[in-house]
Amino acid sequence: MSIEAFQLLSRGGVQFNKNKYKKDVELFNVGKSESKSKRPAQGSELPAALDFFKYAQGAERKRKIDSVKRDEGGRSEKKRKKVSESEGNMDEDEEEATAKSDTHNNSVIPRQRHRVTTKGSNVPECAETFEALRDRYQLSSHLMLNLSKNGYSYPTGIQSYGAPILLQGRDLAAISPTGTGKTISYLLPTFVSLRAPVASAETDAGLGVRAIILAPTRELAHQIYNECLKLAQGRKWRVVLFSKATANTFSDKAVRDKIDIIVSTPLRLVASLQSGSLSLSNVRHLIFDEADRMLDNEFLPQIEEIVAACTHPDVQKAVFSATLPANAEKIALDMLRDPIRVVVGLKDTPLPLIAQSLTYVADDGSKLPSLLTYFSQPYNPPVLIFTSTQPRASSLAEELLLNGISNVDCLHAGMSTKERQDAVSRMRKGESWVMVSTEVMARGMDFKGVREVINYDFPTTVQSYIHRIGRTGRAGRSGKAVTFFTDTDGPYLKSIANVILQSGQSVPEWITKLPKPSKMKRKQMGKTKRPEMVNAARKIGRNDAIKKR
DNA sequence: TCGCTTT
Repeated sequence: MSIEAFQLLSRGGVQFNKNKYKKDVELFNVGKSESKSKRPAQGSELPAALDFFKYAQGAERKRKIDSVKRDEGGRSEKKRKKVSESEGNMDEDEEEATAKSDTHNNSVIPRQRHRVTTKGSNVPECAETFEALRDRYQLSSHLMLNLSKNGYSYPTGIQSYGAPILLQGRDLAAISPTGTGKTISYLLPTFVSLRAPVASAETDAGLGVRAIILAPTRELAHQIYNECLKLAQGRKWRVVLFSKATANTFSDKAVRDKIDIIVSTPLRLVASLQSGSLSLSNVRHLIFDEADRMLDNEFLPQIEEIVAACTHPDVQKAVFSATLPANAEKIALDMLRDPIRVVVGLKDTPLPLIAQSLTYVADDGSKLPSLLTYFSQPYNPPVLIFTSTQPRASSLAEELLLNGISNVDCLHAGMSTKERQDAVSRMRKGESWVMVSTEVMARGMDFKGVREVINYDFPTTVQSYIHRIGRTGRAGRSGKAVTFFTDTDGPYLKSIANVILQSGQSVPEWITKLPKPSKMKRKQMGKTKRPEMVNAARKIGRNDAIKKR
């Protein structure tokens, strides 16, 4: 490897135009150049210093740490306000927690500090270390080993606060930013609470599945399932990723009764409930990941049906998300019993680690040229691109290919299960340089390498924005998010700009001077710029206020 | 609003 190659890589960029930068691309293919279609070497195949998927940009780092500090200052200011406004009969507790940085990269990336706020009665003390958790709640040596084996050496903020709450059998509403370890924060307590696999005959847990974990997309359910397998290693836990195929095996009662944990999407589970092949009467732990999505209008009827089917008197419920708008939070808290609410960081705010920017592209037709310009400059693969519809995702992926960009993948829910699985698998292996996808990839997906997110089409809610850009900057790494906006995106622009400002970054001044969106902003951000609609929204807002009085 | 997800 030449000095030039090192410099290219350490700058964090690989040129995209394969012909123009043929030599650079070939440098990545050392030892694999026999195959034309081979993608660049990556991960363990590269010496650490040349691994551009892991390389932290030195120059940018300092600036980001500074912005984290600034942000912390801003947070405590706001926090004081919040606390003084809180209700009297609730215990308020406010402490600093240290979030785990990526174990992969401990030497490079500083640990991120997040403020943690808890609200509720008798909040259990947080656990600073997994050892403290073990001593207090009798974690098996097995589980401890699986944690360390998989690189979990220190609990993140949500893990050290959330796990004790769940282990005390309490209901929980947890809000923690993207990429801060929410999955482990509920899976670990679940495994501890279940004590032993039902198949091991060490428990008298009764028959039938005891824990259900629900997620909005198949890909996310699959990812959660993979995390389950990491913690289950070496014991006879039966964890099932629910699908049509696994559901069919449930007609056999003997099989059905030996299941410990089911990970599923809601509709799949409801289908099995309705066919009578599954009983949830022994479920003790019910967990909703991406809770605000799960409690929206489309999923809520299914969720209600599942909750109603969990008839055991001691069922513990917990909801998790990076965003929880007021209406979703109300539904969640109504569903929970004497809940504790934990907020890590500032609610509905992206991580300061993600460098966000807005790019003006006059109209839809200007987007592709802008994107191609973007790719003609150094950038950090892999890149995740979001579009608003399935056909737009497919055609953009095609356009990029036609323009000589290689290793482009596409993923949307209109594709077959196998196509979807293949696309995720290529992404996991680092074989995709560019993935074009729809909202289906926006939530929960943890592709550790993603360095840049591009919102090719403007997100229509702040929640969507926060989740989309949260595909980068995970586990303490830095990331970059670029959002294209056109003239027609005006109504949404200010809300997104506010999110960017809230996370301690700047936006062009003229955007901050745009007129305020309607008063319904909290519920449905953006709205429309047609004045009659704004007026209508105002009217509704006023009527609601009158009703309350 | 519409499009996104879920069989």
